[in-house]
Amino acid sequence: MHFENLIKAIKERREMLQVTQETLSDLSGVGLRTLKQFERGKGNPTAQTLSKIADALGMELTFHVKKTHND
Amino acid sequence: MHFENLIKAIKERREMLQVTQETLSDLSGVGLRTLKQFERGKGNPTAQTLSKIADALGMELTFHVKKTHND
DNA sequence: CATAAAAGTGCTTTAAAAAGCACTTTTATG
DNA sequence: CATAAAAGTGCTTTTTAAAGCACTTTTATG
Repeated sequence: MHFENLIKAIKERREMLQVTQETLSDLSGVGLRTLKQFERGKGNPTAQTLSKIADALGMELTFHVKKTHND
Repeated sequence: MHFENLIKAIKERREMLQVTQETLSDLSGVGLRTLKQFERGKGNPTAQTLSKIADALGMELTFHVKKTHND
């Protein structure tokens, strides 16, 4: 799996806001267990779960074309 | 649910590349049924599914702080 | 308007995400 | 180094994502 970037972004944002996993769980409506697993790199959250977390943290989940050298 | 933006991005990218759902299914390793459901706005794909699709389309899934007016 | 390709759907099985509980471990802080 | 808060884990149940199959509908194209 390779969405460490997502994990990192969320974790950093959460810590920057000084919010605990438990509070984020409450704010987002995502189960504490799910949140913990996700931040640990275990599991494979659904788009809905990612979306709820993003919302609670004032973030956004986007898809964009990857920049390469030869385009 | 509100990740229509993700759906739109993928669909547009796929069509721009002139790739069928079936081909994208093959390229990405995501089941055809899953792909179809996703593009229809049904379902709730996992991060892994999103990631596979993104890879096949030369795209990237990212989390970023939402820009607001007052920040 | 025939027809072929692409897209969409109903059904089913299997795998695993989500959730909560009770517990342990790690990490600050005095 | 006590201790309290936060983070992490094993186990379980329920829900649902993923997948394939067979089929229908929609959409180009001649």
